[in-house]
Amino acid sequence: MIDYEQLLNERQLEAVRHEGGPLLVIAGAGSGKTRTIVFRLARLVEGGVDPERILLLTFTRKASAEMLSRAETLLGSSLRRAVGGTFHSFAFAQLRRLAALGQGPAGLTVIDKADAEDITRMAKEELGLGKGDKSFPKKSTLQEIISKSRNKELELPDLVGREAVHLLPYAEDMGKIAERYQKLKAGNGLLDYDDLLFELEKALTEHQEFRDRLRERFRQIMVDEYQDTNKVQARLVRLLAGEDGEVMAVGDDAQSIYAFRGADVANILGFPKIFPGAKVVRLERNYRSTQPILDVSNAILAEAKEKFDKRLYTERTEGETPRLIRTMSDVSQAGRVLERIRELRRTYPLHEIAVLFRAGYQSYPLELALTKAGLPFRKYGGVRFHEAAHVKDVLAFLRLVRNPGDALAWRRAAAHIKGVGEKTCGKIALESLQGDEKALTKRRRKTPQLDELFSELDAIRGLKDFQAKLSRVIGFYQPIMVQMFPDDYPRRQAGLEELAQIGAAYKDLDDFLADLVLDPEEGESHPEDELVLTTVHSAKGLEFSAVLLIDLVEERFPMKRALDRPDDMEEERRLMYVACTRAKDSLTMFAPECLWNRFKSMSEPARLSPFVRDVPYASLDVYRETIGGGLARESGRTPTIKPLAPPSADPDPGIEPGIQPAASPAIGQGNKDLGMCRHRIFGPGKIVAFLPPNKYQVNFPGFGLKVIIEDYLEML
DNA sequence: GCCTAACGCCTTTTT
DNA sequence: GGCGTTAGGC
Repeated sequence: MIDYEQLLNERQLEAVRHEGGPLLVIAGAGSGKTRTIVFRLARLVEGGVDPERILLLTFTRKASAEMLSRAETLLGSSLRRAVGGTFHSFAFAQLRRLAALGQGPAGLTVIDKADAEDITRMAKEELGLGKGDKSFPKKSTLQEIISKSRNKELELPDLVGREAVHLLPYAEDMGKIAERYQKLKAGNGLLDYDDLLFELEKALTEHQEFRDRLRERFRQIMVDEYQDTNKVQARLVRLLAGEDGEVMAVGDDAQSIYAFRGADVANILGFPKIFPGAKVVRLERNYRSTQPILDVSNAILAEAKEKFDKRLYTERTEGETPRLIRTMSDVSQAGRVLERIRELRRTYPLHEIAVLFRAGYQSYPLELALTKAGLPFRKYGGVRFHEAAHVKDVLAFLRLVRNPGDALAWRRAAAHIKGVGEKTCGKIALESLQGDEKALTKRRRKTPQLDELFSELDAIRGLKDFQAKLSRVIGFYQPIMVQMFPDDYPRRQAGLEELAQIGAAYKDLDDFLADLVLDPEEGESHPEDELVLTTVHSAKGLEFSAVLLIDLVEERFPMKRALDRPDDMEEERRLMYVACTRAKDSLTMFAPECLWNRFKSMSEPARLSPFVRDVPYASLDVYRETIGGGLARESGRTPTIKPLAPPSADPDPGIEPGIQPAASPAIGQGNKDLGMCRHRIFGPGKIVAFLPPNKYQVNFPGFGLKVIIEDYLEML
């Protein structure tokens, strides 16, 4: 028997033991959310629930696999028959079962973003829209808007009016393209990510026996990261639960960071309304971070427009003061980050150290520096494994093995053949589909390389098991890869080996293809001790002893596009909150003074991120990079700051007023009116930062950054 | 008609 | 470094 009382706090216990009705757990960052789910899983099984009746929906398949395996360890028995995964993978699996019964949507090939974009472009071209119009939205924008309008369930012109006013003149054309896109997909048996959810909803609504069977099977439904579900996902939960199913939703409204994808915080806030009688449990005690780190996190969240009814507290009152390091530029930042990592490495293993950033490309300079320094790292987010060109190529061959009518796959598989382009591929696909052997033979005779490809595909089809197919495809592709990527095929080679590794776990081609598109598994778990580089989004739900945040300047974090959109700014703020709360012991923030502008080939001054400006000056140790490359300490945390008192007997800690050093100015205060100035010797310059009490940092064209005492500057 | 190479443009987050 | 457009070749 598991000693729940010993291992859980009172609130967690309440959630774990709850029975007989809907349950909503509002779990602040680091409050033991995963632990609560894991123990509840164990508790259910211990209490006699058949694992087969449990459905665990999470944000990534990795998360559900980890929770199930932790619960297994706890229980000492298998949970294999429990179903865990993402909404999308669950939907796909159920739709396949339905298809096996001859019902549901026709096709069952799941397409990824790149495929969806290609089909969108075809729709646009077929309709002859936007020809020669340079400002016509491109396929990525079109696809983004089409998907957003479905996710947010807004009519397309409505969505464009709200989120992309500048495209309003194109709204009508985009609507036509969206319609055509849907038809093209349906006609080719393809499902995009959004279709998976809507098709499952349709199936549940239209096929009563199907719905009843699923309801009967999944009596216990648990949904993690509920704040990031969209409207249709919430309806799916309701449809699956039925009247008397037991539903547990877990999430944190303050960590909602997927609104851009249609996530609707209203789902979590409105849960008690949709599931009347729901019990609500709040977890607010943080077990992860030290108080100084929580002070910074709380300060960032405190400025949110939408007020969050929470303030994390911890008993880890002692700890290193978070640092803010102002580097001269984003280029020099990489070096300072590397230094800091070397320092931290003396205390923590590499895999407990993570560098977080807003967007994938921001880590490129650091990746270079790390490679040069020979420091092993693993990157999450940004370009995904299955999106790498060589992986997509291999997958294209496999898709053709299964379905020779897949025009998109033909395009990739024949990319190395000169004289065979998009139109030809479309024809080949059509002829294959219609079984027009005559036309195909003619083509094969005309282009020997095409003939070779056809023979190869036939040979692969003849192989019995999936493993043999996969290794043969990789073998065939090998020389093509060398030919197509002469400069970096060795790196891609490693990717193919990884793909083979991943494939080793599969018996079925369809499963393999769908899984790679739905939630690509990383290769084998890191045998080496590796540093972690990750986007903040991909770091969701994770924790590290030491966290380094880079590029904390306006236009990078928050992103430029969010600056003049209040709602987007709010999401960026929550994202920043998520980033800070990943840290257990050590938090280092980096903010370059200048950013390299690739187009202008020059450095331009950057403003400190407004979120960092909201942090009381005294909550951070501030360092500044000096010309020589060293660091000069600029300010320190005043020792008078008392840690937030942990609530004593109060059963619901709710909002603790905390002790804010109210009088201390925020970092960079006064920056709000940055402007131009003139110096007697350096001439006119742009003020980059105000350095209390009486200095300014100024960027003088031709002279670079200087720190000048106020008295010597003439304000313009 | 179809394909390729060359040129100018702007970079978000993810199932 | 990728996308879309355009010019020019087969």
